[in-house]
Amino acid sequence: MNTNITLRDIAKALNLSISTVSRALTDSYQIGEKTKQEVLAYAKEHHYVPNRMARGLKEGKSRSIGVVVCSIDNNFMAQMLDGIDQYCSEHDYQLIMMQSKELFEQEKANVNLLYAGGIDGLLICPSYQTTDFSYLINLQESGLPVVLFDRLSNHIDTHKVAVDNFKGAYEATQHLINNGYHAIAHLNWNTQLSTATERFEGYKKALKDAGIPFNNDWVKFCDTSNAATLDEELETAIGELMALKQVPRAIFTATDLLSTKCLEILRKCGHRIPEDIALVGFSNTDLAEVLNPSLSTIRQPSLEIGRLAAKQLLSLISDRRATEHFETILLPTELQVRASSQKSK
Amino acid sequence: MNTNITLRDIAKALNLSISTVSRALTDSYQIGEKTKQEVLAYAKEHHYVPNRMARGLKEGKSRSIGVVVCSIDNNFMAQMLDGIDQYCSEHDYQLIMMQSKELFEQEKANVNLLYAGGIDGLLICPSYQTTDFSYLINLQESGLPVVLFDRLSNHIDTHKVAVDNFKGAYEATQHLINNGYHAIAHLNWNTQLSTATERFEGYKKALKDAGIPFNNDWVKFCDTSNAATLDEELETAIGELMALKQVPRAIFTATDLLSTKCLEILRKCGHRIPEDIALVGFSNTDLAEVLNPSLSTIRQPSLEIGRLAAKQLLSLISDRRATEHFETILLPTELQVRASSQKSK
DNA sequence: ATTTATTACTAAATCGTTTTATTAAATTTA
DNA sequence: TAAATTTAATAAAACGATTTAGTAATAAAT
Repeated sequence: MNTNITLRDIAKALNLSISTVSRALTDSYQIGEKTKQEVLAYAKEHHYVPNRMARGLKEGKSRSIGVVVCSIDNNFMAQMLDGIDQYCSEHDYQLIMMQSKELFEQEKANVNLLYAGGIDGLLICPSYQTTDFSYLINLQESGLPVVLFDRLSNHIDTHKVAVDNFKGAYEATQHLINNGYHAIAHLNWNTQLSTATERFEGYKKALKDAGIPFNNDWVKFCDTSNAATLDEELETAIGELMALKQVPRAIFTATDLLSTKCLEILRKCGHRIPEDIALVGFSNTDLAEVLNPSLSTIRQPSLEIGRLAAKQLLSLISDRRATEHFETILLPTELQVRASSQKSK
Repeated sequence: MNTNITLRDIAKALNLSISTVSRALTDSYQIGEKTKQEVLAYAKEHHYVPNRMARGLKEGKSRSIGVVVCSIDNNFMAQMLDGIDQYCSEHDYQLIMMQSKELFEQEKANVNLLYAGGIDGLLICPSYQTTDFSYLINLQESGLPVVLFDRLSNHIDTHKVAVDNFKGAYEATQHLINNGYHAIAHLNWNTQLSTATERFEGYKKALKDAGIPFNNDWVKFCDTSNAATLDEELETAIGELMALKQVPRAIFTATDLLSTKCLEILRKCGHRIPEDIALVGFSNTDLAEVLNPSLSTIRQPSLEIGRLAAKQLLSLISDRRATEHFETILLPTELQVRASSQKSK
């Protein structure tokens, strides 16, 4: 029911052919100055806007990009989306958003729908289930530019943008060690994605460098993708940790959700933070300062991740030859020390 | 560069005509069972997906809807978007998202871009600046279905979905009164949108019904759209409130941001909550429980708002005659009592 | 045996662009 | 003046789907 006028309408009104009008509007050298002015004037007066679908069909381009995120209902993800949207708006690209809800099948379905819909490129933050990237590689080989952000994988070769998870985790752990905590537990999620594995590695390296032996009992992997069971799972994990003969005195949590949930559960179970147990975690919540106790966090430059990911994608789209050397950009994190990790007096 | 197979490819492979293939795929009665099975099998095997642009061009529909939000980087908005996305995914509509960043001009530009892009309908949560809806009314008259969500206005006649702000505010205020607070201040934002005005009215009505005289000194309106100046503005407002000869003993905050910011600032200024001053506010943060102190909130069914708004829009799209009587749906809010509003012992 | 219905399929138009190939007229060159 | 070039336009094909209007071939009805 789009009542916009078409090239045909302009052509008829000015007694020209459709192709002349089309060319006049794109300022082609094949059209005389006088005709151009006439067409332009008429088009402006009648608010001519090219039909995106017709143009897209003809050119095989849509000037829109697909974004698949695990879940938009997540502070950190929303911040990255904000960055993506900023960059795309500035460059006149439209954003089509879909959620995988951490389900691999859903993610695949979304990507296929987007591809069929004619997106010019894809930004994706893979679901925690995703280990098989062959479906993405196929599309990539069919010519679809793909950029991974936040959660990376070695199974696909393309531009990637995230933070330096290893270093962030290293610094978080080191911060605890420097504050006198040596018995440091680690809560992570059970996925193969870089986000998780590298944070685990950073934790281990920091312990090693400080001469603290690694204790596997102190590490728990949870399924953060299922909100319904997470509370229970986390409660069990924390219960087990606190029941160990060698009870940990600090926890480093590897994700946003784990960090705040952990705080909640520790409090609910009557553990005092940081007196009984200290806490530092990856989190981008704006409320870290006003939590009880205020939460020490590793903060990620979320907006910048989004902007950069979008930038990398648009550069891939406009210059196909750029696919010769892909780069992985890792932005630095920032340790924000608050009450939850201060050495108890 | 979309290398998907087309109807033509299937037709050629099976020695059929394009129209037969098209009809077979839509399960038309005009096609024999055997042929249908063949086509279906081939299509599935070769991952046929209809070209969205071609279909859109033919049907004059894009099966995509535009969503303009003030800012995606906002818990409550992200939750509503989640609901919108859910419903649209279920009904095979794509979501094109844009942010107004609370700027009227940006909002107008976004809407025009979306319209030109061929969306089938528009979901919009107007910027706080928006008082002039004539540009939307124009598009509506050109045939674009429009649904307002969260922030409503009487200046445009269409489907609208939000919560019962009046009632929510009434209950929040009443809750404070029932808990023994009579000197209740009110923090709101300076906009003409229903969200703000109705919450103000609900606050006033609750006071009136309890026989408490309305005191204009206790009401402050802030510009929440500018994150840079908000902290300072809020600090000034709270400072003024606490310096009154008749100092309020409770505050009812009207928005998510005001609620958490207010908590932050009250704590920073050394006011004990709820001993010195109680607090209850509209907020949908998942962290209300774990704030210091835990925050009493009026919670909105954000997901449901999104789902319903999307549903109303799709019904408008599929049934144009439905534009004869528009409805406004107001969902109930839920008061969640936590520590910040408990009567001090 | 002829007409009528039904079944299973196809050709071609259409949506609104872009673009290749063509053409007619005007201008320049030889 | 005839040939070659430039200029300014146009016709028509293409993109990939849906759909209208048919067409054969078979089955049913008269």
